[in-house]
Amino acid sequence: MIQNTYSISDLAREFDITTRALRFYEEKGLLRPEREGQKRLFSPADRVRLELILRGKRIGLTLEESRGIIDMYERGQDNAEQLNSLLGKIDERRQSLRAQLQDIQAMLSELDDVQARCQHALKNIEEEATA
Amino acid sequence: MIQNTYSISDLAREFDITTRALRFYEEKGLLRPEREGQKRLFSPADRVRLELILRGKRIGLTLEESRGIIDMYERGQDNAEQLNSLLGKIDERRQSLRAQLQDIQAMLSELDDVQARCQHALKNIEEEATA
DNA sequence: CCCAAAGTTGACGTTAACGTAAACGGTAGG
DNA sequence: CCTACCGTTTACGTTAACGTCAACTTTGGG
Repeated sequence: MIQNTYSISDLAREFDITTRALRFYEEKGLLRPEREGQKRLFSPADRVRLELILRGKRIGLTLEESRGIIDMYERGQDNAEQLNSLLGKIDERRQSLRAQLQDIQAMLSELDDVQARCQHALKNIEEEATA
Repeated sequence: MIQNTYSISDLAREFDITTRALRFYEEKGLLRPEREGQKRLFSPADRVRLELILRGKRIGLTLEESRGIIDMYERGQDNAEQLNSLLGKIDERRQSLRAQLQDIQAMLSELDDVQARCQHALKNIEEEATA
């Protein structure tokens, strides 16, 4: 098995973040690179986690919330109670994401509105210029 | 004309935020209540701005970004250059919101995935129980 | 008149998510 | 051996967005 790994600066470059951020994510338990001596070796699994973290950030999640989602992914499911609790959390998060979708669509339609008014105003200016 | 206004605690109650937050938004120039003596009188326009601010927060905008959107709304458009610049900003914001939509949809479909795996695991547990 | 409720202005405290700088180790090239 | 570069830890600094007093003023009721 080929142990594909990434150095800290590999990931920093690829995702355009600082090495400081990566170390910070490790500190917070969001990434778990192995060590080769002192040096961190990030696994493909870490890479996936990082993608989730960054996507989370883009939609306004805190690191804690992203950690919650990551935990959903990785929890070793053997116990029915845990699984049901997890399904509950998934549902909550789904609700909240749907609410965000609504908010974003509302914003978009307001932008449509402002844009239309802008274009109308521009048209008026041009007509006055030709008058 | 009926000058419909709101006290600071009216708005605080209605939107479930603190009065401190409202004063803070004023400090930052996002709200512009008039004064009756010392007391703030918020207008319906302030109420709308507040809705925009809170929606912005829900989708992860900073107050500065929300202020940008509010400014789009209120800028007195008389100059063609300004209008065109504004149309540009609207487009940028639209791009970014669309990107967020993508991110959210990706998250949702990952949640679908995790959920399916959960339910599968649960089914296995139940089958083992009956076996 | 007195009190409680609602309001005001400072001013300092807090949390998240890093930035930044200092001081050091390992290693590959010239 | 020296330098460059990549990496490490430790620790203090920073910004946004409020929270949390403290110390008033104002106002409507009893």
